[in-house]
Parts: sequence; C-alpha cells; structure tokens
Amino acid sequence: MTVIVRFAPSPTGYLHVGGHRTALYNYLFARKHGGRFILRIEDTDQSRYVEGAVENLVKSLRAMGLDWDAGPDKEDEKGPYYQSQRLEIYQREIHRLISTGKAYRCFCSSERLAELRERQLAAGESPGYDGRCRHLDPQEAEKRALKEPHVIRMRVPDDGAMTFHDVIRGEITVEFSRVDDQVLMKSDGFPTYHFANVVDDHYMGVTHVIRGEEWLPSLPKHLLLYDDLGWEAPVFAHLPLLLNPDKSKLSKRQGDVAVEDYLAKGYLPQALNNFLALLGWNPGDNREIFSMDELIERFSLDRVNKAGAVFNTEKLDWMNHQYIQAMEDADYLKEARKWLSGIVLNDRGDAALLAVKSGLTRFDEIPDKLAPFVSRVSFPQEGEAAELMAAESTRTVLQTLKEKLQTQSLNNPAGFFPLMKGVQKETGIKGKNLWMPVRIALTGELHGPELNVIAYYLGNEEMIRRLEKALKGA
RNA sequence: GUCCCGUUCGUCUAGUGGUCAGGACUCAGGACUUUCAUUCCUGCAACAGGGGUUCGACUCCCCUACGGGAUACCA
Repeated sequence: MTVIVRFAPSPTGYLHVGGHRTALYNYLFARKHGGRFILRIEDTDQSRYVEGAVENLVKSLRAMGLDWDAGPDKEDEKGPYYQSQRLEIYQREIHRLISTGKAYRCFCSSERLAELRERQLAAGESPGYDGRCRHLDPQEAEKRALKEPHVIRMRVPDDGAMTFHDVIRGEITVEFSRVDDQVLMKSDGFPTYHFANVVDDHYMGVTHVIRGEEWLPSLPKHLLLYDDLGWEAPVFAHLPLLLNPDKSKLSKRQGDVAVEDYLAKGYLPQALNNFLALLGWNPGDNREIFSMDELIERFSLDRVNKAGAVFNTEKLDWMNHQYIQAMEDADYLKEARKWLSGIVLNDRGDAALLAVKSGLTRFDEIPDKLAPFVSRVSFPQEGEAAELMAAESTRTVLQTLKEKLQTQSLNNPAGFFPLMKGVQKETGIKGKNLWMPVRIALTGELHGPELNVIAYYLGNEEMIRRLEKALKGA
C-alpha cells in the first residue's frame, strides 16, 4: 500500500508556523515512504474567504522547499483540491447517510440552539444538541426541507463507547453520550470540516491523517462517519501543539506566527524547517542539524512527542546562525546582497559582506552590521572611545598611518597588517594603543569586524580622509 | 462546568525498573583573538505532589495539582 498523506489548511491568508510544521511532518512522512503528499484547500467557510490566500499559502510552502504531488495548482483525477468545488460529492454522500438513517435533517434555528446552549451551561450541563429533530418522520422532513432552511446532522449512537487508536497517543476511549450530533451540512449547502474532511480523505485515498492535536476530541465523530459510510478509516496521528511562551496555543497576539514573517526577518528556510522538525520530534540521538534529505531519511511518527512545545526563537536564532556559517561564500554573498536595503557597496563589497558573516544571526541584520563600512563616522565625545582618542599616543599613530597610506596603496585585506607593523616599529606603540585609535578613527566604534577588511574596503583615499577628520577632532 | 490530552533543567529534548538523570539553546566564567564576533573549555540548572506495586522507581498503576485542547451552521 502506498502512503498518501495530505496537508489541508483553510485559507486564512498566510501560512502559520504550526501549520507549516504539520505540513512538514506530512511531507517528511510521505517522502520517507515513497508516498504521495497532497495539498487540499479547506474553504468550506464562505464567510472566511480571504482574497489571495491560496496563492500566498502556496508561495510560502514553496519558499520553504515543500512540493506536493497534487493540489490546487496541480489538479489530477482525484481533484478538485478545493473543497468548495466538491459540493456535488458531499451532496451525494450526505444523501446516502440520510437514506440509511445515519444522518437527519434538523430545522432548529441558530437562535434556539444558542438559547439551548446558554440554558445548559447555566444549569451546569455540558452543552450539546438536545435531539429535537432527531426523530422527525423522514418523509415529513424531506417535505419541509424543500422550503425550510435546515442543516443535516449525524446520528451518534445513544449509548456505548468507542475505543480507538492514535499513533502518537495510543488507545483512547470515548463514550458516545459525550459525542454531539455534529452538523455535517450547513444551511448554505456547504459541508462542515468534519464531513468534508472524511469524504475527501476517503476519495483521495489518504492512508495517514497527520494533523494537530486540536482535532483529537472530534476523532470519534470522524471514525463514526467512516463507519456509517462503509469506509475503512485511515491511520491517525495527532501532533502536539506549538505553544506561546505562556503555554497557550501559538497565536498571533503573542508574536509572529506567519512563515513569511520569519522569512522576512532573514531566517533561512532550511534553518526554519530544521528547527520546526525538532519541535515535537527527535531523531533519537544528539544530532541537531539536518538537511531535508536527512530529515526524510530519519523521520518517524513513533519519535513524535506527546506534549506541546513552546515556540521559542532563541534556538532558532542559533540554528540560523549555524546555517549561515555553513553557507558557501558564493551562496552567502548572493543571499546577503538581497538584504542591503538601499546600501550601496563599492567594488570591494564582497570582502565587507564576508567580514560580517561570523556575527550574523539573521540576514535582516546586514544593514546594521555593515554600518562600520558605510556609515559616516562621528567622532566619539565621551566614554572609553573618547578617552582612547585623547591618549597622547593616538595622534602619533594616526599621523604615522596616514603618512604610510599616502605612499603605499592597499590592495587586499592582508596588506593592512604589515602596514600597521610598520607604524608600530616607527612609533614604538603597540597593542591596544596602536589598534584601537585606528579602529575608532575609521569606524567611530570600539568594536566591529576585522580592521584589515575595513581598511581594505575603505581604500587609501577614504582612510586618509577619516584619519584627517579624527586628527582634527583629536 | 464537562470531556479528552499532557507534565524531565528557564526553553527544546534523551531516557521504557538499577544512570553521577545525558545533549542542545540561553546565561555565567575562562582560553584564543589588536576589538567585537566566531571557535573551544568549564560551570549553573530538571524528574509537579502524594499514595501504591517492587529488593529497587524519572520509568508501571491510582489519586491530586497544574497546563493545554475541545466543547460552533470556524477550521
């Protein structure tokens, strides 16, 4: 049996990192087993329609390096992959359920239901449908259905219990008395998630449903539906949730949750994938950095955790840093140049970009990191830097260096060290007193990238200009 | 409220009856370095609580507490 899995988001406008992790696990599982990975759009809620949401979703998923074998942009005979385009299928199946008595028409108004719920809550009962339309005469109901708005509910057994299996959580038993007569078809003719999901998974041949833990409580309904429809149910695996720092379900209110937000900050897709893969799953050894291929090779559902995981970006930062350091220079430069945001580098820009690499956590830090190379230097007025500039030896160092720069041109970073050695020899000043004044004069800062690269990038002319400026200030 | 799921360092996690409870991030200290960063070394830091079961429980069972999820004509 070939494995078929799916990622079935509702188009809310962006790809949620939690959703992406679900997608990733499905993808890894499919690829690991040589199976198929499907993308299906669950757009059954008309009131939630968001313009361009699907395009955005597809874009983010692709940017993250996932590809699917079938989906809204890759239709095949099992499609369409938009639920809103599968309405006839749901109609057909719901009629089967009605005819076998597994579902029934319900004419209760939403006002009555809201009232009912309120009353139940007030009385300390658990809210749920009271079954008023449960025993309407079928023929009568069909007649009313012609002109009255109504929904269609599933008929859950009155008593008994169901024991089912989840790959991650094991055996779970739920009593039917706790399961509500779920609405399957809404009054607008669209199916609810619960119904569309089961029908589509069946017809698309899904063998493993890997989804978030928020669906675990409704699994009995889904299982019942498979049974009522006479279908074999797939294997279920409910993933632990991604959490806010306060342990609640990861939400927009407490920080960025869209994949595109993280991409926009300069996290590398593979770093984000790697990080997310390890949030709720581990390979069983102490390794933490994995390529996509390695993740595919090592992924398995039985090493997925049960408990939710806090989405904490500290480790993501570290991981992104690792990925940046591991980049080939050419790749790094190509990427880094996308993040200049207006900064114009001279023809020695590559050297500057490379010099800044070791301290880079995210690519959006590039402009800041580049400041020592490109910003106009302001002379320090106070603090340690000012003190150093006021030192007696400083003037001598700067003056001597300036003179050397007037006669010897600097054509590579390595050339700066001998130059400074010359200054040291001539002035007898060394160590901190030699290097710091030069750094401050050239960059205005106490700290920064390697001075030899800064010197090379600036070139003789600019260095002389800055030294003169510093000499005047000093 | 009710049902379901969960609970190992601050965070991500390893661990399936006998371990000095391991690793990673963060943090602190140190080494290297002309600064910063990188890198390396060292250190701080955890089995929610209570009962069982057992010669022996982080590991198995029960209870409690706490956290989360679900309780919609949203997914």
